Formats: sequence, C-alpha cells, structure tokens
Amino acid sequence: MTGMADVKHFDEAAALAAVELLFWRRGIASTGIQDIVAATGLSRSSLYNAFGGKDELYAAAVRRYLDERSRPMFDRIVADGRGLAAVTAFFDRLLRLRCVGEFAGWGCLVSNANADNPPDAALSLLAEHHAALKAAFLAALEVAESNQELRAGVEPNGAAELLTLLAYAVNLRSRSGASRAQLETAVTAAVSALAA
Amino acid sequence: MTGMADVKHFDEAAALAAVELLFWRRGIASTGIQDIVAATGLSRSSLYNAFGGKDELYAAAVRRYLDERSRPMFDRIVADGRGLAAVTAFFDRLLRLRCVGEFAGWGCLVSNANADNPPDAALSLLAEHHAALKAAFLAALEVAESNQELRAGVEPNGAAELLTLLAYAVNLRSRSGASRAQLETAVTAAVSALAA
DNA sequence: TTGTTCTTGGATCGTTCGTTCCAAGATAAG
DNA sequence: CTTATCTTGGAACGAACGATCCAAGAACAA
Repeated sequence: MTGMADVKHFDEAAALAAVELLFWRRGIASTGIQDIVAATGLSRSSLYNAFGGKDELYAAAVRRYLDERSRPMFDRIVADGRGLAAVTAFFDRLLRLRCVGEFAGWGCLVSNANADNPPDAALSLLAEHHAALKAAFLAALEVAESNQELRAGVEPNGAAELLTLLAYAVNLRSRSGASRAQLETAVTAAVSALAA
Repeated sequence: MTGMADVKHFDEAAALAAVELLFWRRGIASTGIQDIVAATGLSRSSLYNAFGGKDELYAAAVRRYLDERSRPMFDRIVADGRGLAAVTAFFDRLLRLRCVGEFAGWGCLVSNANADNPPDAALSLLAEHHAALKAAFLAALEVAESNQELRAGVEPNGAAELLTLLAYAVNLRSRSGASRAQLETAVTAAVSALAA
C-alpha cells in the first residue's frame, strides 16, 4: 500500500443530530432524502456512504435519540433517589419538554415510531426504550415503597408498567395539541392513586 | 332539464370500509392511492369523484372508524352501568382486540393518527375521540363513586383522564408487539390503584 | 510530486407518488 | 329514441421518491 484515503469532510455526529430532528418532527415516512440533504447540507453520496440507506439512517437517529435524549431523562429518575418525588419530577420535565419550547408538539421520536411502520433495524430499539423507562420507574417505586410512600397493596412492578404507558400516552397526545393542563390532570391522578 | 345522470356503480360504504382497513393497518403515509385502487377494485376516477383527494378519504376513514368501531366500545362502558367493572370489561375487550385475532398488532387507527401527521381534515376527530372516551370513563367512574367503589380521594375527572391515556398507550404499544400480559399488568395496576 | 484510495457534488436511474383528464359507457327523463 | 348528465376505466401528468453511479477533488504515504 503506497497511498492512503481521503478523510470525511463533515462531522458525522452533527449530521446525525440534524437528521434526528427531522425524523422526530415529521416521522420517517414524511421525511424524504431530499429533506435530509437540505437540512444537513450534505450530498447524497456522503449520506449513503456514511450511514447506508434511509432505514439504517432512521435506526441511527432513533439510537441517538434513545441514548442522548431518553436515557438522560431516565437516569435522572434513578439518580434522584427521592422515591415518588422523582416520578413527579420526571413528569414535570416531560410535560414542559412536550408542551413548550423548541420541541413542543413533537412528541417523542420513539413513541411516534410505535405508530409508524418502523424498519426492522429500529424495532428492537422500541422494546429497549420501553424496558429502560420501566426499569427507571421501578427503581424509584422501590425507593418509594421502602419509604412507605406507596399505598398498601400497590405493586411496584405493575405501577412501573402503568407509569411507563402513561408517559407514552403523554408523548403521543402532546403531538396533537393536547393541553398541558389536561395531561397534567392525568399524571396527578396517577401519582396520587399510587401514593399512601 | 331533459336528461338525468348515471348512478354510482359501486357501494360507497363498502369501499370506505376497505379503505379504513388499509389506513388502519399501514397508516396514511404508507398507503398509496394504488393500494386503495387494488383493495377496493375501483378506478381512480370513482374514488376521487366519491371522496375527493387522499386527505379527505383518510378523514372519512377516521370518521368511520370513530363511529363504527370506537363509539360502540365507548357506549358499552356507559351502558354497562356497573361502575368499575365496566372499566375492567372495556380493557378486557380492548386487549383481546389489540393482541389476538384479525386486527392484532394494528393498534387503533385514531391513536396511530396522533403520531402520523394527520391532514387538517382529520385533526378535530382526534380531539373528539379523546373526549368521547374520557366521557365514557367518567360516567362509569361516577357510578363507581356512588357505589363507593373508589378509594377515598380519587377524583373521577382525573381518573377518567388517566384511563383514557392508558387506553391510548395500550393501543400504541400493542402495535409494536407488546405482550398482552405486559399490557394487562398496567391495566390491573391502574384499576386497583383507583379501587377502594 | 507521484500514486493510491476514499470522499464529494451532482446528474441520473427507474419507480411510485397524488392527481387530472378524456373518451366511452351507463342511466333515466322527456 | 333522443338527449343531457353523471360515472367509469385507464392513460397520462409533473413531481418526488430512494438509490446508484461516475468523474473530479481531497488527503496522506512514499
């Protein structure tokens, strides 16, 4: 070997971040390669060379969303350590994120993917997302249980599953203009139904 | 006026029923006019003449789904009259519908529409669907309250909002292969958290 | 600088998209 | 039967789709 290759002329991580936003806002089916070319400023060649086809690019965007956006939120639930207050704090942040600011009305990329027809490459990420959120809630609920914050008879595992589904529904409905107050009503009802 | 027009050569309601199934299973973005032509056996002319463009056809399918599939389920909650048992019975039917049989893994057409980018013509139907389900739950919960089935401090309005979101999440996750047992765990936790 | 290899821009591929159009067919009042 | 009006099949439209291809450009070893 006498010569060596060119290196990438762009920041792959920055490009993926831009792609993530596109898929998050408009979904996989409504986002065209041309939209991605326009948003990233890259050429088709660079995109296909770096990421493969559209399905793999979408899977990479979901992976990024899960790792960079969902996981930190989930980790905060566990790190919080206050039991039920950690759950309440999570939903406060979630509702703010979903209903005001830059991403208001976007829902959650992963929640949305459940309703789209995600490519096979992304399917396992949906289960991973659900499992990670449930595990975080479960950790908080077990703290709550040992703090005697839970009503007698409340089963942490079932309650964690319930809170997980509630978060999914908050994500889903926030995309169609459900008001923050309305969503908050349900969250309050859930937490207070679990509390002692 | 001396002559009169031809009449339709096909059953409009039957065609719409077929279109509803397509949009339900694959979503609006992944369903092409060609798919609809193939499934109904109609020509493009007949479709556009009878329903207008794709967006209006989708809105008509959502309307049909809401009236013919959702409403009867909601009405059964109200007609049941047993209070909390009516809620449990609803979720039993829902889980069976979503997880086994002809429509297993399809989720709910209206729930799915929340994540897609529904055309303007269909947007108000999403709010109508949510409001109708919540009203049905509220009716059942008020019966439950007067039967003293509810735990002290449970607010029927908030609980109805919670159950509505739970149903949406069940619909959503059933589309991505969530197991019936897992979904049932959350439903059981919710109902038992509300019960006295 | 030369040689080799990878990356890049951009034209282009065939397909499918939603929609429109028109001639032919069907219907019923006159 | 004539005539007016609507419906129908099917070709065709321009635009957008995801994907591929290739010559030109860029980078590094020798």
